[in-house]
This record gives sequence, structure tokens and C-alpha cells, in this order.
Amino acid sequence: MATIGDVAKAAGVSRSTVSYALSGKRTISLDTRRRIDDAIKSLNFTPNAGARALKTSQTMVLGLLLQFHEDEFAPAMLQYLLPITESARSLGYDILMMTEADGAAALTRVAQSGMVDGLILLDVAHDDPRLASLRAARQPGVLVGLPGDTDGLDVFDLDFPDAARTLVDHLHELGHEEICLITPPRHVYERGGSYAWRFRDAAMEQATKHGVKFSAHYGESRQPAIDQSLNRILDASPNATALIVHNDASVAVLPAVLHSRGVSVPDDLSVVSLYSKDFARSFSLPYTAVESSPDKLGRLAVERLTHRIQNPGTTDPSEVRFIAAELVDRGSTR
Amino acid sequence: MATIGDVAKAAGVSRSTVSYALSGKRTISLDTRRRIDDAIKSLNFTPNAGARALKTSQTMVLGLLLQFHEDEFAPAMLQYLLPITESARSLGYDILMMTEADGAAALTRVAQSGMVDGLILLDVAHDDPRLASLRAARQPGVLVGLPGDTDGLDVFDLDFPDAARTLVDHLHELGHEEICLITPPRHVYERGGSYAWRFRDAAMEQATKHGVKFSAHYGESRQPAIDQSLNRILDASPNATALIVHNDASVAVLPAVLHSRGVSVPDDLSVVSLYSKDFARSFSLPYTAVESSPDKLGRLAVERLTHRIQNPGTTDPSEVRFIAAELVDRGSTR
DNA sequence: TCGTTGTGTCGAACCGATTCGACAACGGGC
DNA sequence: GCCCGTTGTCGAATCGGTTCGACACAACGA
Repeated sequence: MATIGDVAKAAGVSRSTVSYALSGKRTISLDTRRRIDDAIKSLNFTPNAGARALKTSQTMVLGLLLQFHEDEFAPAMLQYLLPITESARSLGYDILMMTEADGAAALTRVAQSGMVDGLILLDVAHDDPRLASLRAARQPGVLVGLPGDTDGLDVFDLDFPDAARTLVDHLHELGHEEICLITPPRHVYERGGSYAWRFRDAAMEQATKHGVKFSAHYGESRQPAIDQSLNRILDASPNATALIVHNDASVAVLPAVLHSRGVSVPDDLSVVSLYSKDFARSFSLPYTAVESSPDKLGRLAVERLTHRIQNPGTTDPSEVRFIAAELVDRGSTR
Repeated sequence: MATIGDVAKAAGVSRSTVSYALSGKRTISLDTRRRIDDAIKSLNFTPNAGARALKTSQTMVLGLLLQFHEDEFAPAMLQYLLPITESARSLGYDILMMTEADGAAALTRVAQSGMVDGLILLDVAHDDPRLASLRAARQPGVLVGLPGDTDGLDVFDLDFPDAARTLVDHLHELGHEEICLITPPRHVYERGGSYAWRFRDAAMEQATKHGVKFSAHYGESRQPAIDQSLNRILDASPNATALIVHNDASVAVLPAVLHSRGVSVPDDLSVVSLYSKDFARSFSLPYTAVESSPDKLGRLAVERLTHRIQNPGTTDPSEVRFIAAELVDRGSTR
């Protein structure tokens, strides 16, 4: 591989001159610049990333921490992947992916060895063990998902309480008097996925406020338990006229279940949910829903992170930002 | 951050001694080693990855090239992600993820700048534009997916013709005399996804050999076209008693479609397919199928790649390996 | 004419590791 | 008592960039 020294030799200048020509940090005569450019072209020179990182202590890489829990519905995580890598690239950063079960250890390893300039944590739990490692790291980090203690952290998440109220209000306005909520599986609560109870509690409160009868039930994440739980829930609430499904795995199989029960939407039952438009497009999901906007969340998180990286001195306060619920009417309510 | 110099000072030895203690490439007295270990602990020292990469020209990072085609069924790609990152980690490597639309440019950029020690290409097409860049790169690479020209490349893929024959044989043995195949969407063929025609042609040939009536139809990748195409295909072949579904997006919604038509499996129709056990678990997919083994393919690819990285001189011939079809009977045939 | 300012380039130091050759101290064989 | 091989440690060079200070030279105003 050609080094900057080879380029310098070919162009008949010093290495520093080539470096300045590359960075534009000092003026270079037109003639010299041309000779350098020619040499770079003909030698097919690209600066060595390791050497540059060593000197500048900037790797132009962001670390992304995913957690694929055993019982997770994997496609949900995927929705964040593409927006994050794409916005990172557009800002000049690459993405190093970590999927280790022990996320805290992975974070420390990568941060300590200086492989990344910043860290992105997805699917953050209420009492996430990775946060201690993140706070100890010298690189900045951003979270997608709300932990219990946000002190000093930049956090982006959907406004789940607002989403819940939006959906309950929507059903209430249509005159529904008994609503059934399918929540994420029990293990999500146990793991501390705060979005689950933030959504559920707000929905319950809003229903109570409207005097609407309300019941919440755990969904499941794997077949055939999903089918069974849905049927059990529907059997248990024969008078409910509306269903709120807050669980990707359940909503993905709901059309088949309703079909098998001879229930038609929205005539027999109004159904609303919470998912992204991409998710709706991949699966057969024609339900009115609050948009979960993983693309927007991913983009915001990356932008915030790179801003912190590029302005290290500044101590602007950490930001906890909830993005607003936006209802997409797909005609599944009446 | 502590450097190796800080450790050396704290332990009262030279930097080289610390380095040798770390790598074990020279003998170190027990006493010195203890002092060094203590210093490392108390200073919380981790070697700087950039510096190490610069000196050793080994980054311990593998580049992974994914392509999310506009109309792709995303979860399919995801199945490879986890096995690849996990086997890479177990061999000491991290994964740098690239999702750019222009994969060839991304590959060149990352390879030229020496950010990675090797490259993994997923979903390789018959005439994949990334292959020229891969061949030009100084790092070794492996493919998952079979291109037209495999010269000098290590390739891993499922034995699709074998899979097709296995399924056709299975149905033929049960006495079926008319089989209907749902293939990947037309754009997969156009893009050069050779697995599509390798499977289809072998299935057709095997059916002909058995004297079984056979028809193939393009599936779709997005709703509501998937539903419509499935219904159209089923309408068009009223006498087919067996269905082979070679398309993740179609098979994911097939249960609902069959339900809505009042078709029960396997009594009215035998259904077989080709997917992974993880895919079957996430979705409601109770079909007898050939296992597509993304975990095995991912693991093999990573192992081959790291082997090439660690034995650079050796010129053992490139390997094109097809893994055998394995039928998993889930009782959806009769 | 002299000092000043600005432009373009260079040499050297540095980032944080690895590794080669040198060498001191030590014990064993003669 | 001398030579030799082993063991443990060190200093210096190196990887490939970036950046600071110095400086030669030209143009300028006084």
C-alpha cells in the first residue's frame, strides 16, 4: 500500500506538504497541489486509518450496542439499524456493531481500547447495566430507550404515554366503552423495558379518566404461545369493542388469528397499534397506529452523538427528548 | 487514558518489557510480571487499538457488507447478522457494518484505508459489482451467495438444487401429482440472485423426471401484493395438491391467506418451504421445510475468513462450498 | 534601502504500541 | 578461573500519519 511518504517522493515534496494539501489546513501553490493530486491518483493512495486515528485520536467509528434477547422479536431491532448506519455514514462515521450478551463488558472493551469515538445504546432498560460502563467511558454516548436515571445522558425515545393517550382518545371519541390492551410480554417488564409500563399506565389512566372499561394482558413473543394468548385474551373480554396491541410479535400474527375467529376489522372489532411504517409494509399490518419512527429516533441519536464528539469541551446539558406520537389512520377503527 | 509508558513507569520497567509481558513473546521473571500486572490493574490499562493496528497492520476487525434492497424482506438478512458477529467475536474480531447502496465503493474505501483485516459479502448476486472491488482489495474476503465467476473466491451457500430436489422427492413419494412453486419475486431474478433460478430449475427438472405436473410463479415482497399474488396463484392451479414456497415474505403471510380461503394444511394442501428454524420460530411457520442454516453458513464464512487472514502466505485453493439440504418435517405434508 | 508582512514549504517531534539486537547477570561444565 | 549458554531486561527503531515552529522568498510601504 502506498503511504504518504510515497506520494511525497513522487510529487517531489515533503510528507508534511502532502498532509497539508490533503487537509487544506495550509495554503499550497497550485502547481504543487497538482503534482500531489497526480501522485495520489497514480499511486492510488488512501490515508491509513490506524495511523490517522493514532495521531488525531479520532477513529471516525461509532459503536452500536444491540441486544438480541433470547425471546425477542428480532425484526424490531432491525428497524433502527439502517437509519443509524446511514445517518452515521452521511456524517463521515462508520458503525462497529456489538451484539455480545454482556453488553457492559463489550462497551468497556471497545471504549477503553479507543476503537470508537462514541457509543449508541439501543433498547435501554430501566436499570441498564451498560449505563455504568457508559458513564465510565471517555467517549460520549447516546441512548435510545429511557432508563430510570438519565443523569448526564442524552436520551431519545418515543413519547409512549402520549402515544397511549392518543390511541385511547381516538377510540373514546369513536364511542368505544370497553378497551382491551395487549402489552409486551411479561419478560419485557421484568427486564425493565420501561416503555412497556409507561405505555400501559398512561393508557389505563386515560381510559379511567374517560370512564372507559379497560383491561391489560401480557402478549407473548413466540409461536404457538402468541396465538394461544391472543385467543385467550379475546375469549376473556367478549364485550370489548376495541383492541390496542402494543407488541410487534402479537400484531404480526393478529390478522391470522382474527381471521380464524371470524372477526372482521373494523366491523366487529376496532384495532389500533404502535409500530413503524416499514414494519407495516413488510408485514400484513393494515391497522391504524401510532408511528414509532425508528428512523427519526436513529437519526436524532446519531446527530446528537456526533455533535458531542465534535464539540468535546462544551458542557451543554444532557438532553432527554421524547418524540411526539403521530397517529396514522389506516381505517381499522370505527 | 493510560499508555504502556505509564504502566512501565509505575512498574519500574521499560515499555518493551511491558509489551513482552502482555504478549508473552519473551520470558519475564515472576516478580516483574507481578509488578506489571498490578500497574495494569491500578491504571486500568488497555492497549490502544489504533497504535497496535498501525504497528502490526492487524485491526482485528472484519467488514460486513449488507445490502438492503428497497423491496427486500429485511428479516431474512438479519438471520446472518447474529451468527456472524458472534463467531467473529469468539475468534477475537469485531464487525464493521456497511450498508451503503454503493457497496463496491464502501468496500474499496474501507479496504484501502486499512480499517479491516477481511471482508464478508452477504447476498452475493450472479454478476455482483462488489466482486471487482473485492478482488482488488489486499484483504481476503468470503462470500455468502454464489456469483457467476467464483475464480479465486471463497464462497459459501446452501445447496439450492439439492434442496429443491429434496422437496420435490418428498412430495412425489407421498403421491402428489401436481406441484405449484412460488419463487422469489421477479426483481430477485433481475438482480441476479442466482439462488432463485438454481432452486427453480432443479425443482422443475426433478418434477419432470418424476412425471409430476409442475408450475412456477413469482411471489411478491410487499403487502398487499403478496396476498393478491398468492390468491391468484392458488386460483390458477386448482388441482395442485402441493405447494413449495421459496420466498420468506410469501411464506410469512401464507397461514393467513390459506385460512381466509378455508384451505387447511395438510388435509387440503401439502405445503413445504425453505427457511431457517429461527425464522420459523419468530413467525407462525409450521411447515415442513429445508433448513436454510444461516447460522452455519455465517460461522463457516467467518472461520474461513479468519483462517485466510491468519495464514496469509499460503495459497490453498479457494473453496466453493455448498451445504447440504436437510429436511425438517413439521407435519405439513400428507 | 530596509524592515515588514504574507505565502509556500520543510524538518522534526509526536501519537502508542511492537520488536529486534544488545547486554548484564547468573549458573554449569571444563 | 574461564568460557558459554540461558534468562530477563532495556534502548532504539519503526509503523504512517499530523502539526508546530522555522525559514526562504517575494511583494509591499515607508
